[in-house]
This record gives sequence, C-alpha cells and structure tokens, in this order.
Amino acid sequence: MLSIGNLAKSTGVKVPTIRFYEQIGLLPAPDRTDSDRRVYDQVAVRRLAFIRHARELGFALDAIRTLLGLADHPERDCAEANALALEQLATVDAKIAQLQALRGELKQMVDGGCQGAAAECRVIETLADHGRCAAPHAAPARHALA
Amino acid sequence: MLSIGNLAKSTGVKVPTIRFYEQIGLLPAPDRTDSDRRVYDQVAVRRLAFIRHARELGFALDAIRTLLGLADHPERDCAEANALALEQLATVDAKIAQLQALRGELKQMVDGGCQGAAAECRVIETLADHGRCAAPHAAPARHALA
DNA sequence: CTGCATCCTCTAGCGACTAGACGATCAAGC
DNA sequence: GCTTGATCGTCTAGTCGCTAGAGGATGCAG
Repeated sequence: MLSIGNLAKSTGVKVPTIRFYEQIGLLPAPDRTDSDRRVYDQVAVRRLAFIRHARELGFALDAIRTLLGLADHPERDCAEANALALEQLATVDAKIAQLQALRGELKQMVDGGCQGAAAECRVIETLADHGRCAAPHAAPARHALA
Repeated sequence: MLSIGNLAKSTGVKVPTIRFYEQIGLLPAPDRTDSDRRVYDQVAVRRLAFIRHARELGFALDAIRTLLGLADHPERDCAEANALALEQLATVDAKIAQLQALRGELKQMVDGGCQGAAAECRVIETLADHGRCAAPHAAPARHALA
C-alpha cells in the first residue's frame, strides 16, 4: 500500500500527473484513508507503469486508453493494439524524416557562417528568402518541435 | 495592397494564424479600410514569409521575435542569430536521436507479431513490462510527438 | 509540540494555434 | 437594385499533456 508520493517515486510519474490521470479516467479513483488521502496497491503500480511506458513510446493518451482497455480484457482481439502500434511507428518514421530534412537546411544555414552585422548574416538572409532553400520543406506537424 | 485572405494565400499562412500573430505582436497592426478591414503591403508579405520559414524550421515564436528584431536592425550584431540557429540545430539533433531510439523499440514490439487474443499480444505485453526493453529509453521531450 | 514535508482541491497557464458563434460587408450575377 | 455567398470583423473556448500556484489540512520526526 502506497501513498501518492510513493507511487510517484516507484513509477517515476510525478504526483500532479497521477492526479491528472485519475481526473481524465486513465487511472481508477483509488481508496482513501480517513483523512481523504489516496492509497494505492500493486495493481495501480502496474497500471501506471504501463501508462508511463506507453507515453515514453509516444502513444497519445487516447491510444493508451484503448490499449489499457485491451490489457484489461485479455479475451478481446488484439488487432486494435497492433494497429495502434503500427500507426505509432508510422508517425515516428514520418517525424524522423521530417526532422532530418529540417536538420539539413539548418545545418546549411549555420555553416554559411555569420560574423559582424546582421545585414550580412547568412542565418537571417536564409530565413528571409525561402527561395534559397536547397530542398522544399513542409511545415513540421504540430508539436513536432519544442 | 492585399486583404488578409490574399495575404494568407500568398504566404500559405492561414487567416486566423495571421490575426493571432498580430495579437501577440509578431506582425504590426496593419492599416484598415473604412469598414475596418485589414490592408497589407509587400513589407507585410515579406515579414510573414520570414516568420513562416522560421516556423517551418522549428524556431519557437519567441526566437522568431528575436530574429525579426535583428532583421529589422541590420546594424546590430548577428551573434545572437547564430546562437539561436545553433541551439535549434542541437534541439533537432537531440530529437532525431530520441525518435530513433523510440523507433527501435516500437519496431521490435510490432515485429513480435500478435494474433488472436489480447492475452498473448506482444504489443500489450511489451508495454506492460518495461524490463523487456532492449535498451533504456527516457521520456521524449514534451511535445516531441503528436 | 513545533516544524516541515506531504497531502488535499481548485484554478489558471504553457505553446501555437484551431474552431465556432455571430454579425457586418463585399463582389458578382440577375 | 437585389440577392446570395464568400469574406471579413470580434470574441470566446477548445486542443494536448501536463505544470504551477494558492490556500488549507494532515502526518511524522525530533
């Protein structure tokens, strides 16, 4: 039996995040002590570890909800889990490709060098004039970059 | 002289996004017609193209604000622009490395195959048991994935 | 018994938009 | 001149996955 703080420690998920997961229904509301504190068992630890691992792999919370549903009902068909994983793989692949294209242009920009006044700054020039780009690049997907 | 819709068409930036950029001070408030419609000139087109290009390269709006400031004052030192570009390159590199590690584990998971019941689903098993991971992986940076 | 860590709930904020409601205005066709 | 539909205006609220902070109650160690 663990307090929320100890659950946090043993899973590496922060306390407010655990409460947030409970709020959105990813984690079931746990039992409480007389003084209203949450008390967790080992089942909760496993469930939260599952969530954390899936998040590390980049699954969206909605996808995780589905995966948890499947994990909870082992008699169901796992085709959906497979589909989600494949989709996630495709997303990651696309993002890597995107970022590599980006990296190429950034590198070129930085390598152009730039000393002294901004008037002759290669970085600023490059940004101002998309026509100079070696290759066309689309906008990265939303949230693909910090 | 362009309406906001035509500015949007000629830069590829959506109308609400243009208004948003004006609201946060990235674009100056343009002149208006008698009926309060925004009117843009070629300077606005160039400025918005600059912003769009920088966004495509993954620069944050705050960084873009700085870059625009430098572009507006060509007599200033461009060291800051260079630093921002280098920082951005490092960020992209880190993200690529992160995603490739992720991809590896996802691939392994998907290749494990998975037919029939969720009870024997390799995807779900893998998620449930982090200990099986070939390599350790940290959580991706916030917003690194959709 | 006195601190201080931890817990509780609640609201608001982040980045970079996007969506929708609601009303005014414009341009084109009849 | 009139109608119709696209475009424009403002405003608020929603997205995602948390994170931060206020303000108060409880638990535990010295």
